[in-house]
Amino acid sequence: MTDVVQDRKAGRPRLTDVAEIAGVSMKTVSNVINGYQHVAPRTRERVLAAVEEVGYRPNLSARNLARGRSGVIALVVPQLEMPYFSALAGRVIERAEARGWFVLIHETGGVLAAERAALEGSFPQRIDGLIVSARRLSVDDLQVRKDHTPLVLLGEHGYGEAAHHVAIDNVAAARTAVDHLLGLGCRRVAMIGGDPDDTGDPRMRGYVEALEHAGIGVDRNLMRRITTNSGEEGERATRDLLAQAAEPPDGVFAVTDWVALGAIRALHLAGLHVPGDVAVVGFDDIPYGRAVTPSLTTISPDRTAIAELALGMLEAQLSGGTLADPVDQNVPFHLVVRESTAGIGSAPGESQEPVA
Amino acid sequence: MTDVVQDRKAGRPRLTDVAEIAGVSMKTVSNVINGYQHVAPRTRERVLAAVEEVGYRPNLSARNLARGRSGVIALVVPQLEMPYFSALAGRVIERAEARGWFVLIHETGGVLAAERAALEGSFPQRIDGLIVSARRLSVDDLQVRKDHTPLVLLGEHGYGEAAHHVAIDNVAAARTAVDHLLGLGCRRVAMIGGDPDDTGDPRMRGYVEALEHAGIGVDRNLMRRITTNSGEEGERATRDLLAQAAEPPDGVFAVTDWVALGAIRALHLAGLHVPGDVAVVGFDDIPYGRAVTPSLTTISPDRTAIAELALGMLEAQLSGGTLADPVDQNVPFHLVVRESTAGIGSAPGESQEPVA
DNA sequence: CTGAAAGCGCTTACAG
DNA sequence: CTGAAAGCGCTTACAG
Repeated sequence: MTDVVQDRKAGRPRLTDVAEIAGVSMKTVSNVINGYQHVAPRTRERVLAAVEEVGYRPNLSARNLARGRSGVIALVVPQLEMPYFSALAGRVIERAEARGWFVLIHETGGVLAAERAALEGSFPQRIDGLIVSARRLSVDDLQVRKDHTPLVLLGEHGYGEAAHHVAIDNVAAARTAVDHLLGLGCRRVAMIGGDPDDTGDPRMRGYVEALEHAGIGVDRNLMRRITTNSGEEGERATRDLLAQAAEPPDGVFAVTDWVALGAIRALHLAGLHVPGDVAVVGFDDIPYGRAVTPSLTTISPDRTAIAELALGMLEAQLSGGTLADPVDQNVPFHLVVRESTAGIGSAPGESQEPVA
Repeated sequence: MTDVVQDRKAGRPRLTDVAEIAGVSMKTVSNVINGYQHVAPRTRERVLAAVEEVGYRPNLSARNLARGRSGVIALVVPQLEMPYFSALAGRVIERAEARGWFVLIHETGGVLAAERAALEGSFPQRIDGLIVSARRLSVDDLQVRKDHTPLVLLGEHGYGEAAHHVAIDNVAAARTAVDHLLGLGCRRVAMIGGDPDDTGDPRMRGYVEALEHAGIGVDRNLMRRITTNSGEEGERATRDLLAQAAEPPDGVFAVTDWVALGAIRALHLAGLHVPGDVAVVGFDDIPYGRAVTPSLTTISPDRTAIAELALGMLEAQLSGGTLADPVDQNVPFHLVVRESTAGIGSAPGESQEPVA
């Protein structure tokens, strides 16, 4: 209460203050602030001048209470510390701010139970929308969902008709990566992290397509499954491959940059030179990739586009009200060529390292 | 009566619903939920049972509106994508959730103007508290601050009497890192990122103290300044040092892990082996350090402790109201020994890689 | 230890 | 195109 009183004294301007100065009712001020049509231009100007004069900023708690919303959307990711997700989170926060939304970041550790719980709105507070980057969630989980909070899924795997989804075209991206290796003259291209038996794995499909298009048969001995997208698993799988293959690969496509980092490690330990003996391409464009030796060639998804599109889809669900059929949207990506395929010191222009 | 309750079922349960079921007033429910004393145990039990029964969760917008708060605290960092900060953010979010607070993450890019703006509350909405990890902010900036939002600063540099501050003891941590190198037999220990002329630089002081304690004179030729804590700068500074020094160092202490990664790169390119020829220690314990070859020995700050302490200090400022003298709190840290000082394959136990 | 009621700062049918 | 008034779901002096 004391706070409130002091607040008044300090004169944090309210809607009524603006209305009084502009000589109009609260309703009109509200109309102007919320950008509704049908406000006389002159009135609008007077209101905006008053807003400016007192430095008015709406009290979001009051607005949300009146609107029956919380003003909070949740971004659910496996682990914020993973650079791919923190970079994504930065962009989501940025674009959400423009809409007056807070972003509640929630970590699942990539655990299925936690991902399911997020889907059912198990948050300490009410949320208006949900953006989920899931690792284990299946179409089934979405179909049995009871909660109706607007939802958009991110990530490699699509969910068909079960949910809205935003991602790069992973098949095309993987194919671009492998085409790059083939263009360098590689003929024995390994894939670390691809499951040859999972035809639903888009990166695996892109790998296969690229090879077939180049008239190179797929050699299962050059493919290795992994259990998690970690550096350790990448290293283990690559070591395994080197131990079993009759001849080492001359190119490696890794499903993520982390895995690529592990693969490079295994190659080094086996006495192979990157990219001299083996060229390596990763996926995600995490900042580590620029800091290591050799720096990492990778697929860079347009994270800003992912964030903007996901938020737009949430907004549409919130306002439209129509339960339009789930949409699967693609965003751009590009190949970033660095030393792991082009050679040490070959990419002097690549210097967008974080400022820290 | 029952009809009324069922009618309400359409919406989310409110405080009144709980009150009705428990047969008490809203006030009493509020008291129980907010953990106030002086509620008869039996009444409390009835209320809690009702809360449980309907799955009541308070509407934070309404609560904050009534309390005259926003329920939002801002966490200001240079860049979320930097793993040190995203890891920190994860812990802050976690601890804030326990207090019913949202965390608004704000990036400054390490730019002074942006850091100053954050200090003055230039947020799209009102915030209850501010945790700032600043790169450029000085004591002067704090002294001219007009805004009175509770504030806690993080980061390497303390601000004396000018502000509350939470950090590890950077002098002790740096000394621990250098002691480790000395214990390994290093005698020519370089420091990358230390400014020999800035006596206020705690990591530099720790470096000097360690050398002096070991009876080794400080050799200015082994110290190199950098302009940003980036891999590139670390590489450039190290290359510079190698070019100018009569004899290469046998140990390197880098001010951050990023810088250490760059230093290792320069050492490799100069044909030096890490740790065979030169042992390297970094600072921060970013996850990259576990994924690269050689994995990085580093100083690991207790980020959970930083988060909890900072939030506790904010809470104290919010409730206490007393403008107690600014406190400078230390949290624990520890040295993590990995391959960059111990040798390849030497640290099999170090495998806490992120689950991604 | 508990209740009745005012008030937090907005939005939004409903009139005009 | 604009106004007066109810209501969103809480907290909190103020009484009892």
